[in-house]
Amino acid sequence: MRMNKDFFKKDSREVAFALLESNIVREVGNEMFSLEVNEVEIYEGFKDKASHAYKGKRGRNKVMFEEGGVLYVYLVYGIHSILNVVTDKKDYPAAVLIRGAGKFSGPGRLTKALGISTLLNRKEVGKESGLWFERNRRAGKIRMVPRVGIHYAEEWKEASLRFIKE
DNA sequence: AGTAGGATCGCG
DNA sequence: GCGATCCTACTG
Repeated sequence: MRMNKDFFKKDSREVAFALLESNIVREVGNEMFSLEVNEVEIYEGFKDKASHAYKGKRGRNKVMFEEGGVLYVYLVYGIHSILNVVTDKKDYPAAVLIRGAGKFSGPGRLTKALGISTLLNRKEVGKESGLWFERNRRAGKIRMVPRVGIHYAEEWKEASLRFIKE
């Protein structure tokens, strides 16, 4: 079943697990993709040095402070669009990064395959944006390991906030 | 206006 | 393990 915007107004861990029990569905033009989400990462709160929100609300990270259920899509390395779903309540910065789905591994390759760009930034999950999630199975076993590409994050490098479906 | 650095990728 | 790559956000 499709998860509506309200579903995401809760703790990011809960959302992360739910996403691993879901398909990401992308509808663009007359094309439709539905892929099993198999890898996510959490960026949450004011203390997480890996999070864009660590230094406070500004610039691109504004979206992370919105109420759960909107998309946070930004560009890294000038090339790759990275897809996150904002979670939790208003004014509390939190998001789940979608790293892999179906056969696509790596957040940049996934967004490329699904035609996801920064145009989707701040849009709500749902039919209208052409991007939503459908919970359709039990997650099974999940491995929790440190996140990727955050060498600058000091002690937060070690936090097991990357969830991989086995 | 200039610049440093990056929630990656792909090749070794 | 490391270099390419180029946009963005921050600085001055």
